[in-house]
Amino acid sequence: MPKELQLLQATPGGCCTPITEEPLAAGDATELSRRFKALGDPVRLRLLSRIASAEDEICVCDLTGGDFEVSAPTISHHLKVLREAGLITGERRGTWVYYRPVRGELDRLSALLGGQWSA
Amino acid sequence: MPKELQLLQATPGGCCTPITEEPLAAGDATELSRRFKALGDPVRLRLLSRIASAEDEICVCDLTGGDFEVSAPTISHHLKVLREAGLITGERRGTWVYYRPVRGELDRLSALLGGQWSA
DNA sequence: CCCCTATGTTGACAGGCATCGAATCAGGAT
DNA sequence: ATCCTGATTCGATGCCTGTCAACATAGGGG
Repeated sequence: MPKELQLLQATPGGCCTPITEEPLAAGDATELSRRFKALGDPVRLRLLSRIASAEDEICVCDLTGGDFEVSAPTISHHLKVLREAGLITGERRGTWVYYRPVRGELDRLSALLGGQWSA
Repeated sequence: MPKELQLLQATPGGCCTPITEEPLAAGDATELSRRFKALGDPVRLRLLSRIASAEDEICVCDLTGGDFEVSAPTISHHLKVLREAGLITGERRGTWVYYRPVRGELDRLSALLGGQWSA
């Protein structure tokens, strides 16, 4: 396990500087690639878009309802990946579980990809 | 090969609407997840940041120069993945090959993740 | 022409990942 | 307590991918 490799030269403060302006440090790249990897699956992307476009939060029961052609355990697995990537948070209230996006993380990734919006 | 699955309900025009506003269609998700998957590797993220932060273009010989602890064929492989994802373009001029980022694609992905910048 | 350096490709191997069915856990209702 | 339903976890399986050594290709210089 090359775990200590992740410690080398991680940018202390931000790691939010757009990649169009400054090369990424090795530590930051490991950290950020984990998030992008979570977006690298069509089912997860659709799940995230459903969650992110919800007014406030969304019930899992609205996600497992046949819109995706995968089984419920698979959806649960993908939600876990998104959760561990810090892109969404889940909370159980009574029978159902509700998910909501972590908009700060999404904005951070968005900023990293440039987005000068002025071109 | 479920190739024809990618054809179902792809948004005709853009597929650039932020996921915070509208759920992703299945076809668009397949298309976009391929790009995010290309970002889901630390080596590729660092390569892309080096390329994107270059003034105009960058020589491969500046990338294979020991900064990464992987072999040259591996770097070549990662560059190919980024190329096929449409995030960079490469051109051979004489002995060396030069790469440059496709900023439009990076902006598109950035826009997709929200980035209202007004929060 | 033949060698030499710089890139990219191929084949192979190891580890990771998406997916599912079955089992498990959490809560509400009977 | 007992059952039922919704959600997650577990174990297994097959595909995908990162990596390297070896080979192939491109182009410049002797």
